Amino acid sequence: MLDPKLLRESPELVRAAIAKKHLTIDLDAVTAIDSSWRAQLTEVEGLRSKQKAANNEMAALKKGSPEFMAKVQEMKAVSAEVKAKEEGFKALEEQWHAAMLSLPNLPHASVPDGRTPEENRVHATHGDPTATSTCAQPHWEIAGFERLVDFPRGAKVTGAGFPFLIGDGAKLSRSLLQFFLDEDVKAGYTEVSPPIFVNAASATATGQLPDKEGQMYETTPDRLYAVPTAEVPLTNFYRDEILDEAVLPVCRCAYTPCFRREAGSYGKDVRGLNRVHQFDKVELLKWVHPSSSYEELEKLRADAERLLQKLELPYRVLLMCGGDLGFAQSKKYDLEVWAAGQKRWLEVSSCSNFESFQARRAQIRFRNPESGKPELVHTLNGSGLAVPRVFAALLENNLQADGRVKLPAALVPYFGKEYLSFQ
RNA sequence: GGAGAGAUGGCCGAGUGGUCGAAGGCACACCUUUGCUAAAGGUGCAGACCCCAAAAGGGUCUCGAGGGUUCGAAUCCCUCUCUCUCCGCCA
Repeated sequence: MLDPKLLRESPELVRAAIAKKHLTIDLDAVTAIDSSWRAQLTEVEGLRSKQKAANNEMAALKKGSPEFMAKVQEMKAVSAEVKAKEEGFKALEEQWHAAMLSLPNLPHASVPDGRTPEENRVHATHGDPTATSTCAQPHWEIAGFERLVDFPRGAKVTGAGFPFLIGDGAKLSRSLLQFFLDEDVKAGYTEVSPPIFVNAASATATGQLPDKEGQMYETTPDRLYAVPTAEVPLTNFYRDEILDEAVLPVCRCAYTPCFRREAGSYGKDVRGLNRVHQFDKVELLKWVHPSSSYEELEKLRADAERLLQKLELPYRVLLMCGGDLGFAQSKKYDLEVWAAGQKRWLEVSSCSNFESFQARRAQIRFRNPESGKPELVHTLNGSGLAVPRVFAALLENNLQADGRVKLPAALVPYFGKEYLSFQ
């Protein structure tokens, strides 16, 4: 959510943001709702003020006296008027709120123009995609793959996109998680194990509700949502709280399984492990002072990149253009790992600065020691990292002629052996 | 799952229909005074929103959440959420 004052004082900034993100929003309509909301608010508050003044007078009068009874009669009319006005005002206020939520966050000046994913800027490329294994093939075609990752039985037991991981498959997944968490903790993040179901208030604060309701699994009868990412419970940890300035930045990491319905996905995107309904991910999250959020974004990105470097996987860093940035983000980098078998890049992390956009919605603030006033923190997050696509890239890039997969040295202590076998 | 008790400001806690955004205490900040590592006194100290060009100032809302009764609700009624105690069940 944007600061409503920004809309009033600098509507041209909001207009420019909408244009840069290539969204279609009737800003004039939003402005109109805002002014009538304010006009009605003033009116309703005036009436209430009248009521209050009368109350104080009546408190001094003798109960049941003629003056008192006259006042009661007089105020009955005012009371009815307030009730009538408030009804309309409440409806308008809901509209106002919805209109405010429809405005996107402002993109940072460094965000390149562009409409489509093709116009994202390649910020950096690490490693040589062409140097990877000559016998690379898409992971789902590797002989014996189904012995490690069983889709058909997952479909029988749960549904499409809920594979079983077995043997070395399960172990590789677990090794990656352990490796990620250890590295993240070394980088200064405090590990958290959060609830993996959240209530509607939390899902609303981080923006999954109301727009992306169809992307989450919802439980009956308690109306809890399976988390689509640890970002949701992690960010909501401090919802409605005022932090000490001295504790900033707060850096945390968390492993959770992530659940996504992925309604509307199709084709090559969903082959094998590229897109599944349940996957494991370690998320990095920071609550920072507004003055340092872009510095912190670079650090966050470097922290996520280091994981890929230690795994010796070729990857590239994309700086997302305005049109592909996302509604709530001010600036976003995607990390994409090279999958030699599919000969394509797979997104394994998305590192974003939300500035105060999420914090306003979630009311996460810190107290400015100079003014004594609460101010909104900036929030950032990024994956560090998502397991299945890293899993896929390791299989595809490191497949040997003998049909085994050689694991990177950094992972060997976690996996316990140098080679993964499909037997 | 059953029975009962409760939810008030950073914390503790008073307040059962009116002048209560809320006594008192603690904590915190500043000031004064006295002075052997502290005491006493004073002042301030919740958040959000609106009006105002801004400052000053003014107004409204918030006593777990939502709704209701009433001229008027922290206080009465209803629903929900959470916490605690006891019983039951169970990793």
